[in-house]
Amino acid sequence: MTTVITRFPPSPTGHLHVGGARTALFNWLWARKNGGKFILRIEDTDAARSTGEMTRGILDGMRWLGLDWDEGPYFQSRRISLYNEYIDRLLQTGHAYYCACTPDEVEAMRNEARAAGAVPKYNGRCREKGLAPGPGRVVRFKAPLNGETSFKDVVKGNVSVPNAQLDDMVLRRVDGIPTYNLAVVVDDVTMAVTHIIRGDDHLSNTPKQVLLYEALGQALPQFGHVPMILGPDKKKLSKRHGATSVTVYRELGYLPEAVVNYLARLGWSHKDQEIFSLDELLTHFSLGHLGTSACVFDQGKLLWLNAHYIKSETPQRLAPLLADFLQQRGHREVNSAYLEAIVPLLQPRAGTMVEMAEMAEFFVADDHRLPMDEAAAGKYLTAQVKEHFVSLHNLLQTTSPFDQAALEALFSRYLEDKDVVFKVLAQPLRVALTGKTKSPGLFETMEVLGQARVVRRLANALRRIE
RNA sequence: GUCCCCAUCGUCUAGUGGCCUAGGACGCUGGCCUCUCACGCCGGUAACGGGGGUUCAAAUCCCCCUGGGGACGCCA
Repeated sequence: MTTVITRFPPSPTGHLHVGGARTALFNWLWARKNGGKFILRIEDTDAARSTGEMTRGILDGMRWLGLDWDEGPYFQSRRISLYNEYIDRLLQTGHAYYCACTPDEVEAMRNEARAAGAVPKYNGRCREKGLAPGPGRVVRFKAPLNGETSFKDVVKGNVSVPNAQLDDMVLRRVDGIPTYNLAVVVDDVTMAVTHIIRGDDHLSNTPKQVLLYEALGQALPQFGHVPMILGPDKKKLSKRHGATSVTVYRELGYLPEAVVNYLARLGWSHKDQEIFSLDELLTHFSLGHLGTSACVFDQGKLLWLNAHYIKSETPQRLAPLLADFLQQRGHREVNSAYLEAIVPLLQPRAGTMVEMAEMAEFFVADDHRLPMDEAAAGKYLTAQVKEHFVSLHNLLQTTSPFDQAALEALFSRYLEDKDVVFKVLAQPLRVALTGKTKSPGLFETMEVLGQARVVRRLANALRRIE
């Protein structure tokens, strides 16, 4: 059996689109699963763009997702002479010819055909002229006029297209730069790519490429065209549907394992399983279970997955991320042991790391500048709790150890003593300590805050009441 | 317009002719738990686009219709 070789060939747009990320993931999984190779290639035959800069966003996204590549990135812009060798070969074998028609003339031909209700395409005027190379001349592929071209697709099954539908596509532009379809085929042939998994939108390019493979006397790779990802309105996913860039999800506080898991399940499935680690993806991934129809990008489900991973990762893994997001919110560097203690209290509550940072704010705020929900303060920090706060302030100041169990014991003794129920103290205490009406459990929160902060915040609350 | 592809709950999907009075998950929703908010647990809601065939039997196979998507570039 030959080595499996897959590739991911984005054009340098500056960021990794979720659709692109998904096809990259599928190709990566297939290569890794089979002990093969995964190649990264930048399709930049479109000329003057600072590829280094534009490519970086894509590479960053790939690395963040954990999709490493074995070869590349190759740049098509640096392989022009290779493509031209192949074009010359096609010229020599009679599979291509020079054409002197101008773009305007070709456009006119297409309009004419369209008006007549026919397929809009080049009319083949220079096809049999045997023109020599010259300025203003392009090289065109001599496509078969009749019959049909078909190929087997691992997700779509057999696909065939009448050749009459196919155009004599341009292979080499006037400026000497080869076109996309030619470059892809040459790359895939020379890189010995065995499996081409890509978006549905390339399905209609495939017959043209198949013709090129045949003209070049090359065996066909396996094709697999995965359906498009749509927005909630069932239109092709675009910016107006919200975030489409992988990097944006990182900035929004999503974990790469959540994004990978979500993308994998979008258009692929393994029985009823929803949660997949990378290892599980590797063992279960199969081309046969790729979906056949377009799917809608559901941010709600991504969020659920992200919340799931936030719950299941270790505090050690999450604490540094929390530190980053806190810093973005203007907080100074926080002691990492403190953060690791905070994280477990927030894990069941945060959907994203950004949310976690918001929720962590009261932990790291300066005691004298604790952001206070004024409405809550007005409602709960009242004269009625003053006496309790005074007593508790004293008790808490001296008690030791200051951990959850001890605090619970202390409170139950106190409540019994004063003959009150916890409910009357809980919200006032919460507001005093966190500035908010919602927080993790009070005892665990107090333990993590620590004796000093708790006592100071209680004193501050007392000052407010007076 | 022409060609290609697609069609199960709102969404992601399981289903490869009988195991389907169609299963799971997100969402929504009722309840439990409870110091708030979450988590968690238990329950509910909701789908095979329509019409013809084939077959003892069809969500599953075939045809037509409808609907959706994509492609028709000297873009990739």
